[in-house]
Amino acid sequence: MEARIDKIKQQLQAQGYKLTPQREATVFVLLANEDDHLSAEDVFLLVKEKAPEIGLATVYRTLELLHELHVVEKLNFGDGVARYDLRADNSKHHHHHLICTECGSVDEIKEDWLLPLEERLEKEYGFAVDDHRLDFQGICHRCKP
Amino acid sequence: MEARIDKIKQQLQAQGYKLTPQREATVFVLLANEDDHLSAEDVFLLVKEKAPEIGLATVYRTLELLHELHVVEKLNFGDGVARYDLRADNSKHHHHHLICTECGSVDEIKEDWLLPLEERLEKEYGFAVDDHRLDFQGICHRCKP
DNA sequence: TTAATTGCAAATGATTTGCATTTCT
DNA sequence: AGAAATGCAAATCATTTGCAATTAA
Repeated sequence: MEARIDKIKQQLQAQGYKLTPQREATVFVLLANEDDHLSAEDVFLLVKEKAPEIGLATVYRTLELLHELHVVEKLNFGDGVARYDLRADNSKHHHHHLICTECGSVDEIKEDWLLPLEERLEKEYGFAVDDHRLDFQGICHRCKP
Repeated sequence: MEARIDKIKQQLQAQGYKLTPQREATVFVLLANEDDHLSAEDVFLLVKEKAPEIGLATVYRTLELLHELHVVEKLNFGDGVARYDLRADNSKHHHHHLICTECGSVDEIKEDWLLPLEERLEKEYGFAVDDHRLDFQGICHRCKP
């Protein structure tokens, strides 16, 4: 965990960005809630607990910055807010998501199931894939009868 | 084309919704631009050409209604506006999208490549899939060197 | 020192809603 | 007739931006 934080800090500094307490607190919150898909507002409230003086605009700016640095994914599940998800350390691709229409939970599949499809895409459509997004809607194992 | 319109009309009426000229014009525009991914504003402007008295709120309400009836997909490509895409006649699933990061084009793959994955999901994760969404980002054949 | 960053408040832009009026069925 | 649908304007809500004050490097 320390290592992850340090790495992200380094990425910020390597690009010439300052490491402010607000940014540090935001990264910390993201790391501590890695399995959730927090909205900017969610992050704001969590950061506020430790650093009450932070402003919502700063959170938006920080999340946008981390998104540009490819540290977080920015996702939209259609509920009107953007959600932010820490990118896995190793993989360059998005997670796949299992969205339960019963309880609203969002689980993740960390494996990459799409490599064969991407090769086919390249051959049949001449499309060079950089990234992808795969979400499933349905009923999760917890809600099933 | 006539058949598609009639079918959609029937779906509306079957659920007890009225078939107003505004709804008809909106469906017509969607059908005539099936390969695009129009925003509500786009649809509004196109409908306005034939039916100038229509209001933007009505377009939003109609698109929402068609979405509930599963006649159109509502998509969000992360540019801040919802986009609407007529659902294929036969398939119950979303199209797959090829989003070019160079020219911004959005192409569609009409085949469903995910059935094998969905079976695996059911077995390994206990997740019962109703629908899915698969988008690829990359460079399209037109922009490739 | 000094360019980057922050917090706040105001601005923006997409979408939604209240309501009086009109229109399908 | 009567419920459903419309157009307009006002309201809402997420996100962005201008700016003067602060702060990390």
